[in-house]
Amino acid sequence: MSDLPKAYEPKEIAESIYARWLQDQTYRADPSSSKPAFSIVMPPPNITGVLTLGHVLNNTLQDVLSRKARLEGYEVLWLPGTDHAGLATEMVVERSLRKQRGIGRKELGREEFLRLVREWREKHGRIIVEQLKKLGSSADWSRERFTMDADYSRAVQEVFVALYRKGLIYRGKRMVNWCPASLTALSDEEVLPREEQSNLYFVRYAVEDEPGAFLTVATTRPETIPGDTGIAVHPEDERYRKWIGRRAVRPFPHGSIPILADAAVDPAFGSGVLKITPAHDKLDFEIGQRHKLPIVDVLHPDGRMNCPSVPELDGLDRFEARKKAASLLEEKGLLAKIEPYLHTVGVSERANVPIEPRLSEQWFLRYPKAEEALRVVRERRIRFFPEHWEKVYEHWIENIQDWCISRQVWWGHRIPVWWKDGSHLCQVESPGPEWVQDPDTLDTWFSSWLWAFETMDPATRRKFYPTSVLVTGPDIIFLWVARMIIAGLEFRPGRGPSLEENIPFRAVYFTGLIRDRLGRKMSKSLGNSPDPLALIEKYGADGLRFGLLRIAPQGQDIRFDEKQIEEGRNFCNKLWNACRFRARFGPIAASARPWEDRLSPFAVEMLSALSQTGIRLETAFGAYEFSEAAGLLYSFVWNDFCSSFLEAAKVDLSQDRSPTASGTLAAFDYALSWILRLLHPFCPFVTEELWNRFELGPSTLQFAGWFSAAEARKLDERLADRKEAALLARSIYQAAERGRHLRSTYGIPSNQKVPFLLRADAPLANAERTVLAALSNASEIADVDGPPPKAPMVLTAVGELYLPLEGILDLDVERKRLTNEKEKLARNWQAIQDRLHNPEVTARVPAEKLKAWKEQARQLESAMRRLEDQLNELSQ
RNA sequence: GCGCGGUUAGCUUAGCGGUAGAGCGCUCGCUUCACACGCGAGAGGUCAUAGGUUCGAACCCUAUACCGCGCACCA
Repeated sequence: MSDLPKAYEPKEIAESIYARWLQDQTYRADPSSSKPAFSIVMPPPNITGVLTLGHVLNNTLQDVLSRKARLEGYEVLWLPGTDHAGLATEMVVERSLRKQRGIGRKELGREEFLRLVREWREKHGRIIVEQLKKLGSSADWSRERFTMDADYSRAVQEVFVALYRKGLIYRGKRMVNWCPASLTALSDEEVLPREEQSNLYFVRYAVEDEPGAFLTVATTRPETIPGDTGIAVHPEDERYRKWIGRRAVRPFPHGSIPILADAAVDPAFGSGVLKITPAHDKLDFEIGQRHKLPIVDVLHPDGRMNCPSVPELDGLDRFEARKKAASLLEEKGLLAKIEPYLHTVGVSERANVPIEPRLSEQWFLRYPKAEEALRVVRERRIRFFPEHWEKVYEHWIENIQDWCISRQVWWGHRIPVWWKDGSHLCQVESPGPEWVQDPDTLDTWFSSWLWAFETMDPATRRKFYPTSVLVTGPDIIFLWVARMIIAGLEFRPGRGPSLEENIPFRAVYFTGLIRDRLGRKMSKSLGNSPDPLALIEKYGADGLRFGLLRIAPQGQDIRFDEKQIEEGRNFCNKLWNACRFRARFGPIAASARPWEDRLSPFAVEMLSALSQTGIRLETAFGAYEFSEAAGLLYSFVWNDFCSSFLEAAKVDLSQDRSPTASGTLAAFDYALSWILRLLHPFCPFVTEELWNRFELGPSTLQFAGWFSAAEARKLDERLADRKEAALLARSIYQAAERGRHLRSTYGIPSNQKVPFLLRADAPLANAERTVLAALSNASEIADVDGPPPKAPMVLTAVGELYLPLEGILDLDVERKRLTNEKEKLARNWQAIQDRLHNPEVTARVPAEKLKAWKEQARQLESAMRRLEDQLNELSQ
């Protein structure tokens, strides 16, 4: 065993350990294994991505689950990969193309541009994967997949063809969300609402053949007036009823449009009159359809005006045109007023510009299996953690809309449809040279919804599908989670026909969102997102992982504070140093059986705390309460193991021939070997390093077994006849704490040894007395029969403890302290008495509880009596 | 507008019917032979507000306020 450095230095250790893990292929999942299966598919990060704290959280959780499962004896598959991220990648590459060569993708041409994208991907597309390795991720990298892999691409196209043949995919001219920056259609899920301060323009439309009469329309978009093909009012609206059926004058270009009645118009909003622009608004389009209005498109795809009939507007950007249109109306005296107006506009998630509702011909999918998808979650065949996401999911499924799956993007899975002379064929292979493939590609999510099974070969599927759990963020619950469920149910990749065999995962764990210390979302523009690699450099991957998980409660957003990562590192160092302490007393016994030894009360107490921790851990993990689990381990290691047991053990181990010394070492080693394994999922590097340095078992602890609740109970049973000892240890700890309090009250520095006196309730054995002395830094603890003169006193669980302070005792101070203490107890006692003497309480509360309260009252009485005696003593 | 979360010490949070708990930060004392990435002690909370249920409420119910998220065609 080599000497341990004074502090844990993660940098030197992590790299070589990870290299060894990779070399030993410890993460390779074996489909032919006889072990039970545990599997997770990694949500594939975009190839444009770099590691963020969100990724760290997400992947650490998956790693914790995977590593724990390995320790428990499962055959584990954690399947990693990356997503081609069609639009995002295309934007990144096109931006650099413009920067370097001043041209866009159109000028370059499709083939040449795609060559550039592939080149870019080769160069940058796996950065994030390498970063995930720095985190310690135990994914099976030999199975790393990419959504544009040849076989995966083929599967995507086959799925398209299959759905097409079932009549679920159709081509239609409909209103879609058009992104004028990226020049593509988007699905509803890729449009985010954003509050925007804008104006409501009140515009006068004259009634034809009715001089002086006009209807005032309220609109946020005066630039679309040239596209108006009607105005509408509510059929019941008394104010406008008389005008229904007449015609109005469109301001520009000057024209005649009908005034119609439609129940979709809200009479209470604005003026109650709606202008109808069927080409540029979803509701207007629907009203237009009902009344057979013409559709006049006045915008180019890039958002510039396309209306030669109004030369003042033609060619202007839509926002410029809005101002211009307002001033045109002003000139004509048709602008009644402008009101400031706060409303939400849909914004393209990627390009961050307002989307434009636009009539366009696209491919749509009518979702199959919506009913089943609802059922598997409702019936908890797929469990959501936290559960409240079920409602959000249900609401979406119940209101499910057809999915616009075509994108006017080049980088992606090209739609397997072939055109010739206006007719088309849907098949993967080209029907012949005279056929031209549809230029569009598929929505990226149309490939990632297959991720849970198209990443697996048949043997792997047989063993590992359905996966055990999916760990992801709630922001993609519709984009990805819901669609994956539908895909599993539709394509049935499972072993048999049942729902259970075909769902993509049995559980979904939704992480919280990481915010900064002020509660703001992390964003590049705010510059408030720390670089995880810098954090790893500074605190080690173990520190980052443990620190982050400890503050990541289930279902809530996480306020990130670097302090907490520092704590994680400090914790690793604490563990390191506990081992360093142990190393002074010879080699660690790999398979210690402390219960067969003579044990000090302190060892029994620690082992019993370990057992409790094991039982609670199982509950926490079962409920996916990772921060709870991390907290339990933190508290056990720091408080029970180090602060209490280890300090008490110093006494045992420094004495020659202490009869309990070997038991103490055995307890130490037994607990330590479990601590390392229990912590390994959270802190893989430091635990592996310590395990190896102390040769605690096989060359890696990754498969070394798990301290299950069953194992914990077994330990508890082995200690069953020593419960008294554990109780005694706790009493000593408590007495030491009270003693230290007394010292501190009287300003005795912690490095100064002083004698204590003890009037013990029961005779205290020498060993326990020595520990009590050590923990309270007493030079000695001598027995007394009665209160010594003028000495401050505290009540402890083993008797009254006195601090003889010849001459320096301030009687007033001490009397006040004791009186305060007594009053506190008295208040407590009174509260219990009130309860016990209230017939309504005694009639209802179970006898067991009453008994406990009575016992509590008795103890309080005894304590109060002793304090009273001491007060009398001081008064003499 | 509807729905779902949240509101506990300066900060991050646990507790979800029987006397408010932790970590960090802060104050004070310690280089005590594993650890100053440490040890010891202390101060600090009308548990968002108002009602209700209950013998008893941070905890259950009902409103209100603020924060966050989701959904929605109100131009």
